[in-house]
Amino acid sequence: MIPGTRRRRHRHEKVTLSDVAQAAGVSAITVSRALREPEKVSPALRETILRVVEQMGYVPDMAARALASKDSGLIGVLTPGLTSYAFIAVMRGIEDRVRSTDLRIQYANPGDGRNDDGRKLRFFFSQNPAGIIYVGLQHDSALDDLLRRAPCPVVEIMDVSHAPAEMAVGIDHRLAAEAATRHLLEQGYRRIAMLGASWDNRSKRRLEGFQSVLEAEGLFDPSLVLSIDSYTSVGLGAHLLDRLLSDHPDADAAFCHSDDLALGALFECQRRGRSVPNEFGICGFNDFDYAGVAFPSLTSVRLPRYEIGYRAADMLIRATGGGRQAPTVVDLGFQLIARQSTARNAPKGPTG
Amino acid sequence: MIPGTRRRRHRHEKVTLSDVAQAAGVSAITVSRALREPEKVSPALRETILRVVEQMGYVPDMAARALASKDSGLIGVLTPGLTSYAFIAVMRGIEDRVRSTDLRIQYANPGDGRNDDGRKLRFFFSQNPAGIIYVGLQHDSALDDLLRRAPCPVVEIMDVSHAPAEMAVGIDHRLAAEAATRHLLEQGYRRIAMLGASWDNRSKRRLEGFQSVLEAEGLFDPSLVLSIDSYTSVGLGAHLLDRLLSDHPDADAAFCHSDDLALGALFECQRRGRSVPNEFGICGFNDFDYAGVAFPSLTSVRLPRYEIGYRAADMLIRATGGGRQAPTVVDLGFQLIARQSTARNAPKGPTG
DNA sequence: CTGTTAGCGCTTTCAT
DNA sequence: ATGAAAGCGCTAACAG
Repeated sequence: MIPGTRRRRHRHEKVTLSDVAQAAGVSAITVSRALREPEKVSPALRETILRVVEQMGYVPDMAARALASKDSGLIGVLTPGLTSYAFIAVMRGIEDRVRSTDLRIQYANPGDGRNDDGRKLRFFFSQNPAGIIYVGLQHDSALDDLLRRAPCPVVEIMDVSHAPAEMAVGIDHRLAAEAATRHLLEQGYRRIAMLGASWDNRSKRRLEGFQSVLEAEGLFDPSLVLSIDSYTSVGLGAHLLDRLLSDHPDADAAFCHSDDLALGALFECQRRGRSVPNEFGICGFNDFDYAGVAFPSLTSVRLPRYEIGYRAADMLIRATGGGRQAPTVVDLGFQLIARQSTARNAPKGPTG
Repeated sequence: MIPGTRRRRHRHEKVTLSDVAQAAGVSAITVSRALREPEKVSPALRETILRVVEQMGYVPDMAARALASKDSGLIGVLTPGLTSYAFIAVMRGIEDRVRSTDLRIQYANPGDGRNDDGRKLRFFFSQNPAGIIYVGLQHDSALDDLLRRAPCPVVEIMDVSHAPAEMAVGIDHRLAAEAATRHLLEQGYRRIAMLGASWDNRSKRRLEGFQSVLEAEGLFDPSLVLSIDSYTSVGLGAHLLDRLLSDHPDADAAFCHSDDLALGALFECQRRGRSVPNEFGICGFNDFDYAGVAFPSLTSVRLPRYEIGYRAADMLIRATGGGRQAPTVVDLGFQLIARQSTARNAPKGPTG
């Protein structure tokens, strides 16, 4: 009753394997087997043991298990985009694939900016992971080396535009950007801007694609490439479009590095009374769920994000069993989804 | 050159503490100390040791460390909403607070629906976590008991409408819903619907608040409460509003359980040519970044999600040091942000 | 400040 | 099918 006088909890003398063994009248190893390889224990014993386990509320100590078996059952997912909307679908894919196994997932954010991917990777290695899913920002040779000598299988995901250390699943971001840019050209836009948030590997690839297509037409203007190094967001999209139109009122379209930027751009156009798609075309990237629901709906590039996650986990799980194979690259492909926001001269421009 | 003939890697004879010790001509424990409590080792030795560590590429084995010290340095974050947009800000808060420590975070999704929170919790416990951040869906007494006898500090986050086992950080969802509903009434809306996606604890709390305010005015109509049990999304918001207006054309406002539903509702109104806010009011929840950027901008209830995460991690870290205190509840409060989507009779209705 | 001894809880290997 | 012994790599507790 008297506050502050509560006895400390957190004391629960931990139930160990030998406790269970003793209670069940068998040796520790038999309990261990009953839990992990039930078929190697006689049915009768097995049942007894499992009952005792249940009764005593025994839970294996993962640290001890990992130490003894050199297998943590841990899949490490390492990405700077951990807290990004785009990564949610990837996580779902990974989780769904892993759910039926007894592996666990540990996410880690290698910290923004600084080149400490190496540190984080090393750290992961120190946990005897069963596998690692890695989303690289940069890709210098030191990192490549590190991945190559990883103590477990590694799948690099999202981008497949360069040879992976071992396995990779994703799409070719350069090609995706080319397709989007070409689409804008086909719709008759000429002063096309690019709105982006950060300049990681993939963004750079997209810029390359964007630039090459426009340069071929003599239409590339570097001053139409806008970015701020911060979290991508709808608000940022509005801000960038505002800047774009203030400085370059003649810009007539934007290819955005993500749909949230595109949505922000759309709102800003509406606010300025600039008709989308007739006076301004918008193409996003990622095909987030709202792209198809927006009014007008947003043209975007669909990435199979869920599938990338699912497939990566799948490859990892398979690789865990067998030995090493030669480098494997899986390109899951993208899809340009043309919608109203670039449908110039379409039946009816919804906005302006 | 011949593919498939590559020698198996993953072999790197692991460098252990004693390897380093031997190379440095000291005992293992000294190396251990040099790494964890540098001030307890003479500067000269320390430097030598750290150099050798670097040279040999030694990385501590976390499993061994956890086993020996009974401290995994792991903070478990357990939430069914791991892959939800709303949780991203919470994660950022947690990560930011934890970054400066040597703790690590392990996220886990207790699986959708089924009542296996208990299993997941037990599993976490088996890793000797330093602390646990828990987002509950349900809150039965069995679970409460489990939390109460956790082997580490536990912070329950998001909702503070009931007494926690130990510590809690969040807001009162019932009050938040009451505020939102009252706001809609004040703006003159009368046939107010509620659009939601799932019926977890917090959603139920919000429904209670919504219902009580409307009932006090004799305006509650259960047939205006719509929900589907699935991921919340912009598309779902559009769908629910479509259903609402088809069945109840006289509905004149909606309180949405999340801003993505609200945004979808807005788009659907625009599509139907129903003016927001004059012919229909929309109030969201969460105050996602786009709420303020949308056109018209969306009225919403702001939750301090980042702060909740940061604070939860902070409390955990503090609790790690000291012993147990009496149950602690921190209500971080919400804020109703009135914007255009409920500004009936405002200077200028942007849409219709 | 540095070292010795013991043991964390489990699994491996080898017997039986 | 079951068990005994040994040890995974590290740190706690105590000595010196």
